[in-house]
Amino acid sequence: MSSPSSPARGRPARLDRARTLETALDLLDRSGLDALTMRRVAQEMDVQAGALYRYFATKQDLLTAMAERMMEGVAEGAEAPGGDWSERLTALARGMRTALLAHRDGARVFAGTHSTGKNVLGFADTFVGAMREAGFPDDEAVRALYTVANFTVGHTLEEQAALQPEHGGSDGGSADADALAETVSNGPYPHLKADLPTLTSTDFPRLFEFGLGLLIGGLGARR
Amino acid sequence: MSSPSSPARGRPARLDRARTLETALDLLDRSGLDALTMRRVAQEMDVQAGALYRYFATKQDLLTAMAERMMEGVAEGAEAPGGDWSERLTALARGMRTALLAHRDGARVFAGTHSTGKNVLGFADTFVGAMREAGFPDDEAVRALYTVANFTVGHTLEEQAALQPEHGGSDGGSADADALAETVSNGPYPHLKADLPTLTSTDFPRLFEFGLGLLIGGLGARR
DNA sequence: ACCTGAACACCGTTCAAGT
DNA sequence: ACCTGAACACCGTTCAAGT
Repeated sequence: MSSPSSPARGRPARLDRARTLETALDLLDRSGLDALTMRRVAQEMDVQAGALYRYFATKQDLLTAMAERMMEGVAEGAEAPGGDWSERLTALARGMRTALLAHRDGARVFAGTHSTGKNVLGFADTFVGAMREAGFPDDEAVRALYTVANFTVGHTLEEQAALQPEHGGSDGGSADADALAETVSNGPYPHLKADLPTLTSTDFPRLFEFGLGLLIGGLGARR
Repeated sequence: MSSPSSPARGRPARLDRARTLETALDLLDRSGLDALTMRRVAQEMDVQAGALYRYFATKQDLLTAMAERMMEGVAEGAEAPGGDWSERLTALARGMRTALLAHRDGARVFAGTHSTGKNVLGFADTFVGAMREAGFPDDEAVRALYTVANFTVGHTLEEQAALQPEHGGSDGGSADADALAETVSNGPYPHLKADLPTLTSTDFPRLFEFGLGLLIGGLGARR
């Protein structure tokens, strides 16, 4: 078998999976997901767009590899040797959020893919393992994994959407937040009106910790 | 002011916001978000694509209007006159999931937009109001709203991704689930391996109830 | 006022042909 | 074996011009 991954005998290949992945992640950070096209990735490497298809069958495959790459080290980084189950789960969830935040539109990339690579599955196995060792039933451990992961993706999606450059707009704040504040102020929303500061707050770490605390607290109550 | 919303004096308009919205949601259900293009929406109404821009400034605006429309009646439908706060929040979250599930790729559409329309803000106000009336602090009420909404979006995103047609593939099951089962079976994932049935389960109602239960449980403990 | 026609500047993907 | 060149079948958006 002489696949694209074997050492080149003839010309040295200008392309390979690893370099393409690196280039794509770099372009993502500089330009965002909407500007991440196969043509632009190829251009960064001085090849034609079609050449990429020797290493990734589709753009979706490239995005999946990017998501997998983002999760590198998250499972390992959350190894708290002396921690109890709640500390381990908290560390894993925080590590996931941090990993997604580390790349522009990281949550959007992750949400749009389903990697079965070692980083994502290693994360899942570590999470489920921590719960099983703490005595949780098997099916609860898996459901808790999905719940925490879905919450973390949902939260980080919002967080990165709120922190976006805004392209147009006058100054500092998010255009979405401004529109929200205006509409709430002029509309029949008594409760939201009373809580506008929290509603338009950009303290996402606190919001994440609040939600994660509810989940871990709910798990503790079940035990 | 004679905007596109005023009654036409000359030719009767073949287009308007409401009809375009209806057509777009119908096309979404039949073809999915990836096939929802301005050109195809226009084609369904026998106009040129450019004509749509008299009613929606961008495709993003159309998507936002679609998301807002999907949430119609959710706040009202969750009015449990005799219910306590936990029942009211549960009904709201279930209503949101149901509303997103009611349209193909509904969660993806919702996740990609930030409506400040009456359905979305009414939902938010009702949620926060239920918590304030139960005696929760204001900032906790808003954080709980975001947490439940983010979890619900994250969950439903996964649910709709798993239930997709799969385009190719041999029979019944999801291709993602099959790939997951194979990789886990052949890899170093002892905990996931022990829980493969739950890991590849398609019992999403149960998974949603589990996560929602954790959140409500966590809120109850805080009170 | 409302829509057409046509353009502009792009996309993902395929594949014969070159080296 | 690896990449080019060129094509295919599309996109979102704009805007002068028609009716």
